[in-house]
Amino acid sequence: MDREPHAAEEESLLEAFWAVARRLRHRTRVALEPWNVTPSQSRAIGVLSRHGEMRLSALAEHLRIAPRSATEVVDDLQQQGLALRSPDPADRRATLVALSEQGVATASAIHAARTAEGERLFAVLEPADRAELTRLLRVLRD
Amino acid sequence: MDREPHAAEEESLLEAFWAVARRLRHRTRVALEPWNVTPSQSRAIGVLSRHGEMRLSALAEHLRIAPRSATEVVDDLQQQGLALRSPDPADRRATLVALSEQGVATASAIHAARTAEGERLFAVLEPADRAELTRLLRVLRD
DNA sequence: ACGTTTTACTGAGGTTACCTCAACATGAGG
DNA sequence: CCTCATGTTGAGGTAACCTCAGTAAAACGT
Repeated sequence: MDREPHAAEEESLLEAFWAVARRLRHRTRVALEPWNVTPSQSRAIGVLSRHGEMRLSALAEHLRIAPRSATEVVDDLQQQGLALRSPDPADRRATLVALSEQGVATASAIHAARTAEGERLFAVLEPADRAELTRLLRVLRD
Repeated sequence: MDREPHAAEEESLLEAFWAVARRLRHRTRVALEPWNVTPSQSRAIGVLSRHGEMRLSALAEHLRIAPRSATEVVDDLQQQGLALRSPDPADRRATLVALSEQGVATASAIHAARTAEGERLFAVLEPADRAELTRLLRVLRD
């Protein structure tokens, strides 16, 4: 027997991982409520904040959604005054999307809230444990 | 300065954590494609598999969805032959839901696939590192 | 024992965030 | 310049949720 020696351990590792993910996701969602942006809007704001003005189709690629769906997300952001469309001077078929001033403010507020939630969750670990966790996760990520 | 000494570290911890979560979610989704059950069906199958036959309303609670939505999920599972409805002998208003034989088989196949994906991902770590990661995650979960 | 209230499920219809497909304008290559 | 490719959007569809109202059955109060 014991051909699969780590099964039980792996299962609880997996379980523990998802439990932490759920917890973090839940807290972050709650923390973001005051800005009432939907998750998909928040993702778009994040991309625009990190990469700056870009074509609608580029935004779609970053978000891994169809261009048509990016149109919708941008419609919503624009209606809420968080993003602006402008014609691409280099290609009159294309539309550039950028965060408005308010959009930039919202982006950093969201980013701060998200970071603070991470901070709060990970604060229960000693600094050395946090460093160790970071190391392990980076190995898994790459 | 340095009133917020861990900001950069925390951010990359958070980043690394979500990067790993994305990776795991993606792999799991791919691994589950052969069974073509949707994520919401798979969640329901998981609950029914772990807890056995239960009322529709109990299933809804476990899934944290409205009872009406559980009706739909069960409709789909039933149509695919994975679940069965039966009247609750103890209360003729209620309906009991249970996995069919095929549902049980699917449940364990899904569980195995999910576990195998975790296994594959976490296999890059030494046993000692896996144990350490488990410990850290359990602290964060509780 | 019986009317009232509560509970369990489901039909009808709405919302959100995606999708595909076709139209339209513009750009690029032979 | 004529054809083909590209960027966005209108029209319309789907999955997974929702609320609200209806029906049947149970539980309660007197």
